[in-house]
Amino acid sequence: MGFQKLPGTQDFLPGSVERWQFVESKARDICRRFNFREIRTPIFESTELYQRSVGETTDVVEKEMYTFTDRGNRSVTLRPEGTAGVVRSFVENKLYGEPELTKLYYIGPMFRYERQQAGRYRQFHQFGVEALGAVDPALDAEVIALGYTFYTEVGLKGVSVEINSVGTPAVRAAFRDRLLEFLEPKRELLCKDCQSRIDRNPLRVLDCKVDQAHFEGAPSILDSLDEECRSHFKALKGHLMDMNIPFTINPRLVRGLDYYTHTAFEFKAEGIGAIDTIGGGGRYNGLVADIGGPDQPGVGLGLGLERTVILLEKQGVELDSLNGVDVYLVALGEAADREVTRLLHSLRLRGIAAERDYQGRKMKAQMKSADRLQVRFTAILGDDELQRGEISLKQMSTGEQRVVPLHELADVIIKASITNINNEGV
RNA sequence: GAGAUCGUGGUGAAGUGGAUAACACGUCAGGCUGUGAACCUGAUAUCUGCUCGGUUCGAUUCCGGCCGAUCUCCCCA
Repeated sequence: MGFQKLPGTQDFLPGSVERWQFVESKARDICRRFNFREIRTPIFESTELYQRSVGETTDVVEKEMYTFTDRGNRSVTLRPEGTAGVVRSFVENKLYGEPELTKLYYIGPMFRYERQQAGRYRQFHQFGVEALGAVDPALDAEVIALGYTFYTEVGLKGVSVEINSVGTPAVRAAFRDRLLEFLEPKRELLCKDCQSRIDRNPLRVLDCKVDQAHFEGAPSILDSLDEECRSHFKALKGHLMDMNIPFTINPRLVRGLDYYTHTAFEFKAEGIGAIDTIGGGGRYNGLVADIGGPDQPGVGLGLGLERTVILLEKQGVELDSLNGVDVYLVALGEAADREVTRLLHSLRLRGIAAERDYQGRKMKAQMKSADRLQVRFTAILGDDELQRGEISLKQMSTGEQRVVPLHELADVIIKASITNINNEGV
């Protein structure tokens, strides 16, 4: 029977991994242009870090973390999200002391123990950015713009941006009271989930999909904002409009992590079963201080790469053709075989992708392999060519064949590739 | 944590309470003794998720359990 991968994990095999490489390289390129620099933090951190930052009572911490005790008797947790580790590193390495704003990005696996569903895995991957050290709403807007640009340039259609302000902790507490006043009398009328949500997370009740009718006239957090929150949110909207980033305001938008203040946003798209959120983020002005750093503000986002890739495939977004193998070397006979070993390596050193047969197969089988690999050229070396110091070079697309001196093989192939590229460009 | 559906070869899959488990693709070999994509011929399953239990003379096929997949609720990426 052998072994099988654990539930919620995936193998990314050649043939589909190229899509991931494309998405990741796009992410890196966009970060370069937005001047975010990569940070790589550990896959696991102390359990307490996540409890403190994500929030003790969040679902993530309460029931989704991969937590275990290591041999040194420490409680460690596989990271369920990226912000906590980055902020920890920001504090530990005193990056706040640097002259410039800290703008970081990461790409990597995250872990959450949940039942599998369309677009949800236990090991999943996120691309995220964190901008630390400024409260300017222009920075919130930049982070949203970065995410939107990522989806656009990767080729995704139908991505919408929803924004909200969740205020400061004080604003939120006051709103929570107002909301409870509104909800309590209706408690019995609400669906089962909402009845339990009233106690766990009342802000979430308004997001109920079962019956929205009860919520008419419900207080909006946007009406509860204080002056500072209000002007921050207003400025954010202005900056987004200045950049032509389309967005809608969703006053019921609530994120699942406790650390957000002011700005909260989500990227949504249809097509992954019941799930529509493909990325999200927000501002977290108290988080750095909460985990023992200076009182530095921050804003960031996390985008789900599985969900991005699934949608790209669903939408039939084509990948640029990959450059595979340039030339396949066919050897006939023992002497030729040794020469092919030498040739193969010299071609590779010259930057040419080259392959050969390793199973002593006949010429016909070798040609089939070459065809399968979709090589541009096949170079055939037999005893007679070898004696003359030449090799037969066949262009697979046309079937044309010519004889070239062994020592010129690399140059001929390189030259052909260049003219080929030029021709395609026309 | 709760629920629904499903589980046959490298892949897509058909089918039956019992005799060689269809078909297609793929792969390999040959037709073409030094030349690929077409065509023809042939070959190609530790036997149907489980060193699980039950019904049966007999189970891949029926029932239960376990495991896994897909999907839904909750929550999220």
